[in-house]
Amino acid sequence: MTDSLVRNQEPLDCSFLPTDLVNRADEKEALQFVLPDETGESLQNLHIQGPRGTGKTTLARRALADLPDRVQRYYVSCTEFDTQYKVLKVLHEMLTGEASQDGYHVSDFQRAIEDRLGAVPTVLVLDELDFLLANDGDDLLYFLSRLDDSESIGILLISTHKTELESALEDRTFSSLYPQRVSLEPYEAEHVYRILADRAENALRTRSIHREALTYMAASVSNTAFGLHWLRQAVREAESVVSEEVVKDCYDVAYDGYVDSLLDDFSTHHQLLYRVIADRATDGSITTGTVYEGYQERCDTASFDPLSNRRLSDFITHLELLDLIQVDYHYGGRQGRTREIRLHRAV
DNA sequence: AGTTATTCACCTGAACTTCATCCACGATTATAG
DNA sequence: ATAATCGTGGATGAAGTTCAGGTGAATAACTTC
Repeated sequence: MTDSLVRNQEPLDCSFLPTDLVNRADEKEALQFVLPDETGESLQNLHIQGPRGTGKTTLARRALADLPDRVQRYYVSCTEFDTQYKVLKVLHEMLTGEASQDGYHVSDFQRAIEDRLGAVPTVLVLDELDFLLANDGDDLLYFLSRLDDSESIGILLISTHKTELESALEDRTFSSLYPQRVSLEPYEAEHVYRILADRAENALRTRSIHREALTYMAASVSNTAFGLHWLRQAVREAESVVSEEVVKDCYDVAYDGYVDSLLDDFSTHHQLLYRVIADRATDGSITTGTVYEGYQERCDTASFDPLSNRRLSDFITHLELLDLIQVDYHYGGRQGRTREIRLHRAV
């Protein structure tokens, strides 16, 4: 069993927060410049942007953890809270410490939050911002940017998508938010190696992982979120030692696990949809129409009621935002216009 | 009489469907020279 | 040869429906005196 390998499970989990971040010193400094120190008052807004697995979330969480005590801090992931209403609601819950219920107006929450913010400097992180913007536009950001005491609230936006925030937001929102921008580049193999090695060292007993295993993973991965899934899976499957062999063997299982973890916040229909695409677009691309047919068949065999293609069309966009698929618009003249969907392994 | 419970009409946002319009361009057809 | 138009297969946006969950006022159903 793997119990003999693992000394401490925590460093292997995604939720683990390392004290030092590999190769992110500059970015960390940039954050500290913007966020309040012991004396600093005026808070600025910041936009962290970069591909999956480049440490955006970890960077933000580290920065939050390092804030002085008197600063309130809140972290919200917009995959789960993907509308203004949901974010305001959960924020209200965090502010008051009590569960708030549905049925209120957005404006009720807005007012309640407005009343409570301002006294104390506050930093709010909105992770996976793309989902909020795709779903609900920039109403929330507009509200946040216009808060009376925007001096004492700092907003940290995190997004994966390459599109400029400036073009995704309305002018009035962007100009009053005016976030500093920090871009994270994908990790090089040596950095991935150090990250994985650090975690392994903290988690495993000595000599329970081969250097070649780490080298192999570091060479084939730049997305550290997936890298950690992979490492964890390898540890789980290893008999006595994590060898290169074990690592290679569990790649597929680990990738499935990674996908599952991404789709966790989404509906079963998202998951069905992904499976259809994964099965049918193994080589080359597949169009929306075929995907929908496949989806209907699957629903049939699983005796689910299929959702409308309008709805699925939005779900395809979600999968794209998760970087699980790659989508190109295809204009085929008389063949009409569709999206060409292909599987995308962002590893 | 005073208190509490239930009912009602009406509100909210989320998730979904239905309907209507838009899209861009290769294929087709109409037109001019 | 060139210009105008057609039509595909879905993208996209708006409006409508249903649902869970809220409100507050009116009414019903208890207690207690």
